[in-house]
Amino acid sequence: MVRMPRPAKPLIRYDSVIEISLRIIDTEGLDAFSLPRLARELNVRAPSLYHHFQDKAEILRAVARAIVLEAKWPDEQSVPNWVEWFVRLSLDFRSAVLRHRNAAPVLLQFMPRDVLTRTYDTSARLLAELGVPPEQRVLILDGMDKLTVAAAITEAVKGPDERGRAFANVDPTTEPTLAEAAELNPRSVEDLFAESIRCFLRGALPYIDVDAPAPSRAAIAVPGPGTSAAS
Amino acid sequence: MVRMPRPAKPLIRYDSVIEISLRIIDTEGLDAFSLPRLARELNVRAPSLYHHFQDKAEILRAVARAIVLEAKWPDEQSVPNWVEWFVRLSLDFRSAVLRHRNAAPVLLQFMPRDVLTRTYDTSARLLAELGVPPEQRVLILDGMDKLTVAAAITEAVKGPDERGRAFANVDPTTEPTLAEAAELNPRSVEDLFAESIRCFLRGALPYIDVDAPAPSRAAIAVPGPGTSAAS
DNA sequence: CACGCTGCCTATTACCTTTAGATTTCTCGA
DNA sequence: TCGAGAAATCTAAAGGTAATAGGCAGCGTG
Repeated sequence: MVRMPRPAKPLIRYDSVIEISLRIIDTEGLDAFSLPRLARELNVRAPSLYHHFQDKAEILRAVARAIVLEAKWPDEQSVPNWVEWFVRLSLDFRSAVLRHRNAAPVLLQFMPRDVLTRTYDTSARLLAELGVPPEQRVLILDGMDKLTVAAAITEAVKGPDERGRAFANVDPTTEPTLAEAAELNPRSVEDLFAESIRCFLRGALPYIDVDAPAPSRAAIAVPGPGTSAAS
Repeated sequence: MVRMPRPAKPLIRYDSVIEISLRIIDTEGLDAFSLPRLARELNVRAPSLYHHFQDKAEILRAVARAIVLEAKWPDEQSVPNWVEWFVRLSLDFRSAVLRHRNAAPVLLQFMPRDVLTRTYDTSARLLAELGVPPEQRVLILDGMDKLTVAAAITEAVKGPDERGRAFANVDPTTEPTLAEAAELNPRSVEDLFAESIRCFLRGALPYIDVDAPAPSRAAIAVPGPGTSAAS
């Protein structure tokens, strides 16, 4: 059974390519991901991929997008206030990134800003609802972005030895004070992440009531393309 | 004049290799950096490099270290209080990273944690001096680490179009609220960075006097290897 | 029914990293 | 002073990668 130059049904589907690419990166590492390796999985030769993608970068761009799109949108009912809503948003994003540690360099290079931008637009409306002055809003959004995106990516590249606690494998003989602090730290890395976001928001918005609920999505939703925006 | 297999004076010096590698990465980009390209600069063939380095990764590791070591140690006299000392520390690190934007992926993969660790040990002593409870110290150090290291690296990979202001190239038609916020933001990206650190520290340590001076280095210095530590 | 488009193929180019083994010069101890 | 071994380079080559060029079979539409 020889494979023909032109098969009855196409062998390469866009979505399968991305899905399989991500699986290879997850299970075998980023270095193992090559076009021949990917083509093998599709029962196809490497050059055939160029009929569907301009180059390897285009595939990786789509992979990065798929990872970010995995992040769920937190439900406003499930959190007690707006601070915890932001915390949950960041934790969900972080989870999506950490589910695909090997892809961290790909995310660094091809982070789909437009996907994030939609989330930040909603966040900007939330801040407006809360009464944050306009000239302060970017400070919050940009700070959250730094803490979340950047920290998730750098956390993802950590080796297996330093994943458990913060500042593991610090030498107590050369850095005694730091080692002692690490010893006395009660929080897991995930708790540290969540708490640092709370700290940032507290410090940036001391005049906003911490117990205010997160405005419902309906309240901050912008009219969709189907609805008449000019009323 | 043919070059001999074993020259009178070695042609490859460790420090020059790192220096030239960094220059190639800076001026021609990370993709242009290859062993043949590097060897050409040294008037040498690529395999000769394997006599001095185990593999390409070892060179890149050294390059990452060189970049981080460029970060200066801020002078305690030059800042009014401990908060600004931390801010200055972060800004200096950020500057060193941004001086070598093209090397950002290298830094992500080969960040020399041991170099940072020494700084964090000193920071841990500073926190102790300030009266920060032991179980809170890692929260501060880890949060600063996230904000600084992670944000510097992700800032470095930004394209030339999005460097000037935060949330540049946001489409005002699809994300009007975010675009408006970006429009009304008075701060430069560097100011945003500094301010986000201040916010984090304020939020994390509300009970510490913001105007307390940064303890002098002498006060928080640990006895060096030359001094008798057991007194 | 034929012609053009689609989707795969093979072949090839031009790189890359890394290893093997040869070759020459330097150093150091007898 | 000499000779042995180590040091620092070389050439050659293996094996892998991204990407391009051009061929060829099936499908559908005029």
